[in-house]
Amino acid sequence: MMRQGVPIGDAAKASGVKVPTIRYYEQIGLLPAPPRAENNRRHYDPADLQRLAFIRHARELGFEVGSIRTLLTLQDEPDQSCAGADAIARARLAEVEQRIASLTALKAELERMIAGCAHGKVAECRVIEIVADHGKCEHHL
Amino acid sequence: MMRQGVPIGDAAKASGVKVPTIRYYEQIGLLPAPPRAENNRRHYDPADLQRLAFIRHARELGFEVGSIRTLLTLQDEPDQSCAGADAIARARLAEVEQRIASLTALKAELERMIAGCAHGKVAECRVIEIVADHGKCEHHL
DNA sequence: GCTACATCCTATAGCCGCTAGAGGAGCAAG
DNA sequence: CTTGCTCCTCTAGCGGCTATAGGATGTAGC
Repeated sequence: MMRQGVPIGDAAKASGVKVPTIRYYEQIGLLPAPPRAENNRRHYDPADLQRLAFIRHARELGFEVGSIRTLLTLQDEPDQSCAGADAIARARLAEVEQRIASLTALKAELERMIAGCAHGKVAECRVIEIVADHGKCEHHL
Repeated sequence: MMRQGVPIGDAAKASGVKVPTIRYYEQIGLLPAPPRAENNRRHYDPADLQRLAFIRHARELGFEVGSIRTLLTLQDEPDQSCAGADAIARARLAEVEQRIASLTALKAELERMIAGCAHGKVAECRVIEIVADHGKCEHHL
């Protein structure tokens, strides 16, 4: 029995990547162009679906497309050192830590703004006041 | 002595908002178009600079342009209730908390990936492996 | 005055990672 | 045989800028 793979809609359902996004990934060369049936429709085989799942998960982890491209290339050459992958993951971790730190400072600032708001008029509103005057910020972002 | 206000470059320096960004804010109607000198150059007075500082700080706090528009409108009407501003700040706080939570899960996942990497070949690389298989994630993002 | 350079102006296009819409072909079920 | 779903391509839009081109004006030193 020869299988021709699944159409794009099923690939979307299986991978959790939306149909237009799959086509977009093909367009930017992240996903190889699959074979087409006679009616010009794309058909994806299990390997394509795996690759799609890989991309999806990598996006969820916040890797940008350039990094995913590298990771996919690495995956295709299992004998290479994984130092490249390691470096990409570490760089991403550093970004995430940085982002958490600044969001945490931001959270404190927003809480302070909200707590100070007496729910009166704009003129004495702590929220507006703090936004207006950076100097009133405790955590200099 | 009549002052005509400062040129855009000085406004940029004073506010920390870059020159093209100031023009962009004017274009999208976030900042009113300032008067022009005879040579067609923009001149900003202290009130404009304040508004610019307000916008900048609001952007730092992560408010989107639509919210800033509302905040600025509120600021212009000091007798109104500040409930609107309060709601915007609370919504932003909720977003930030959500974001911190998901980034924290992400951080744990990345750390686990990196810790598991034996720095060998791609074939047995934990980083690649986990990206490839969402099921190997502990924290389902 | 002249030259060099900085600053300003407008208008347009590009960035990222999609998402939405138009307009049309094909297929499966009732 | 119509209805409705999926598929196709192509183009444009989102947010929030940033970059580039091409030109006018202003300032400083000689």
